Amino acid sequence: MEREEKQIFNEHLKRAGLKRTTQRDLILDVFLDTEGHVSSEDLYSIIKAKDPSVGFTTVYRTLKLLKECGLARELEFHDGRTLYEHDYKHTHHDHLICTGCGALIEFYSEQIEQLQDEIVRHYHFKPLHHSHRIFGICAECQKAQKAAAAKARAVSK
Amino acid sequence: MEREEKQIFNEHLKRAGLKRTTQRDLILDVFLDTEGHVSSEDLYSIIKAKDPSVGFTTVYRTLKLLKECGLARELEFHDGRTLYEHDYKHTHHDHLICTGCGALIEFYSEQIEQLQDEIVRHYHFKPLHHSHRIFGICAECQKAQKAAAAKARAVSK
DNA sequence: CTTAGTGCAAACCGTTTGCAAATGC
DNA sequence: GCATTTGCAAACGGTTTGCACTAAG
Repeated sequence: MEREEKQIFNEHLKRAGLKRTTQRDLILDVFLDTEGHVSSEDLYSIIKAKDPSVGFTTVYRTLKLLKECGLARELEFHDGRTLYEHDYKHTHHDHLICTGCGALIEFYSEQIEQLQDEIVRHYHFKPLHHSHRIFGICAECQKAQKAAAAKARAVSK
Repeated sequence: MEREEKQIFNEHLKRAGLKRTTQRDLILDVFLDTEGHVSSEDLYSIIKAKDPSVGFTTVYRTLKLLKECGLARELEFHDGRTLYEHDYKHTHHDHLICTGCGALIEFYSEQIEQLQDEIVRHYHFKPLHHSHRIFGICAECQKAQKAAAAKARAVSK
């Protein structure tokens, strides 16, 4: 039983007059096996382990195809990182990003989505996608910071 | 009568044990004269015209200082562009970004801000800043697209 | 057999860094 | 004088491109 995503990908290739190749199949398989957020390097190193002959270039080119057909979503960060996550049949969400440890917390607010709709309507703007990121310090890192501060005070006494 | 921003900048320098230089003064002046959104290249070329001896490096380094002391805000885009806008006494806002012409439309929603506050509270997340961008096609570009489509139909007849 | 895809190396682009000379304090 | 800043050139890092070769349809 084939995964639906593979059909979507193959149809996308056919529609665009592109060819199905072993590399593309492999890259899709590896991407489908991932969970959460992966970088192009992450993907590349998994792929490299399975078939060392595949080049970084092909990974990039295939990720572009995965984005085009709605299987992958690209997330960009202020520090230059780019991560990919599954987009097919995954409900839309946005992210809290910890500037301490890089943790990503997904959030979703129906109310915010509705307010966005009102805003774009007001400006006669046709939305294609959005990126809503809140940067800050996660609960874990706040604890760590407090512990470190307490230690520093103890030492200075 | 000095602009308040200059005092803020000079105090920031003093506090950090940094020096006031002719380059930094010039770069701040040029930035204060801008409106809306400028890129580092934009700034550099204006500065270059006033004093060709200033290097790009110094512009970058000074922009970093302007961010630190809350005079400038940095905006990043999916296409690699980075723009700067005034941050001091400018009410917070987010952006609609036209993928057609690159136009930026500022928006602000008190309700969205409040919902964000609720979300971060729920995750015990300490927010530092956020970036909320809606990408799409602005009203102008939609008109242009429709006109182009109509023309294409007329030709094909 | 024709067209698209591949891997490699080189190019790219905006940004950052190492350094010796210059400048502010 | 001492530390910081400067401009330059070189490095950087992630991504893209040109090209000769390979493989899919």
